[in-house]
Amino acid sequence: MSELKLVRGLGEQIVERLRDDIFSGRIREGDRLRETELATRFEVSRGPIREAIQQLTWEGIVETDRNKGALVSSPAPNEITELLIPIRCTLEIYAVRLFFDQLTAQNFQTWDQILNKMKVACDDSDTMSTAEHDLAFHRSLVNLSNSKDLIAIWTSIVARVRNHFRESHSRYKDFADIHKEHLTVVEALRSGDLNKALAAIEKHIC
Amino acid sequence: MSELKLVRGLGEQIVERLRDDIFSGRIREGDRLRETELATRFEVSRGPIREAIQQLTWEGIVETDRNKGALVSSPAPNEITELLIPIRCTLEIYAVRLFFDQLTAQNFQTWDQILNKMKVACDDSDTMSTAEHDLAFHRSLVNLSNSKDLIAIWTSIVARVRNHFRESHSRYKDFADIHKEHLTVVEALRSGDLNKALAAIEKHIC
DNA sequence: TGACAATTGATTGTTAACAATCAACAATAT
DNA sequence: ATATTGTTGATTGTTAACAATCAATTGTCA
Repeated sequence: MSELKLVRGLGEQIVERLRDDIFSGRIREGDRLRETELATRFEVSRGPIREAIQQLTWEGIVETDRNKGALVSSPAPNEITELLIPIRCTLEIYAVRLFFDQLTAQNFQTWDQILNKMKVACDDSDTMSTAEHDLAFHRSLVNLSNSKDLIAIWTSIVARVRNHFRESHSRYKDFADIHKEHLTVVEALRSGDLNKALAAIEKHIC
Repeated sequence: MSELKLVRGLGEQIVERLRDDIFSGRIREGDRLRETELATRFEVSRGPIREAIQQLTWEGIVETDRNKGALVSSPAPNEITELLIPIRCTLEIYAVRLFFDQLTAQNFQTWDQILNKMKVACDDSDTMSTAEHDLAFHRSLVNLSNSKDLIAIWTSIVARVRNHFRESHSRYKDFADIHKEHLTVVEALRSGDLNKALAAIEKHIC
């Protein structure tokens, strides 16, 4: 999608793998992250592991107590979630405005791929996988803005409202509707109707 | 004021010192941060230095290119600043609401201290010092919320709109007005009038 | 038995050495 | 002269060993 960095540091790679594990639920809330354990699992030294844990801590996914290690944090309390959801919405809409008139066929292809995978997940009622692709879609929106500032702030917010993803999913009586709603957004973008797309996103998030 | 952690990691201490250096202007935009150089300056190994640089990078104060090192980043472009300022305002107001009915005399004492130092800085037309105390005041507001989520997000936003501090300062024809405006906020808090305080903050930030 | 102190094992914090990468400069060929 | 290719020095990336800290368990004494 965005920039394809040819070589990425070990730390970054580990961040992504751990983040996916946590968001999807493979690593659960309250699970401990032991440096040596992860080091052997990823076959690196503890250096990059510490790097990854620090980043995840900052993002709000992980909580770290000095000399006691890290564990997967519970998402922010509901009051704060209610504060953050509209902000997340504002950021995504801002991102879409930024890239809207520079869309390429490549972008739509990527979205189609994500939505296809999401459809499979919805049909299987696979909550973990659905959440993963839902997140991937929205992340791709923000990434396209190419604004590192926007991306950083969005990332730290989304990590803290991640339960809102699952809760909002569970509100659908038909899982397929999740896929449909995202499809609406993409179709609006494809049609070139910015306002329609923004409205769809806003309705979808808030 | 906030929590007094008895022992703090080397990395954290270095973060604070570097952050102050950057916000106040002692280390300037574009200046490079070399690991070995900082390691000798702070008399620690490169480990904690890397830790600090990573944190500052995430906060948006510093930019890091892989294999090329870190330099003090220019603040976010104005468009994004305009997006972030209202969000910052929302967060601070939310923070004040959280702690408003648990205020102690100790809190007011701390604020008085900050404002006194700010007054001196204003009288001296010391932009660096004024910005430092301005920031310290607002950080203390957010810290009092005791919400690590709120604090983290606020921190990453403020770092990116830090030029807005100085620009807004330069808008005052009389430097003393900066101090007065903060005084208004504190007096409103002291009087127990929440809405008056919130209004003062909103006017002050936006 | 119950409270308290010492010990031990596990885990994180820190350091220093080694490897990989990059940027600037020099050497060479066209 | 210019472009290209080595070469070198500086800087970051990674690793493994060592130090400090914490938690749980064991042992001791009242």
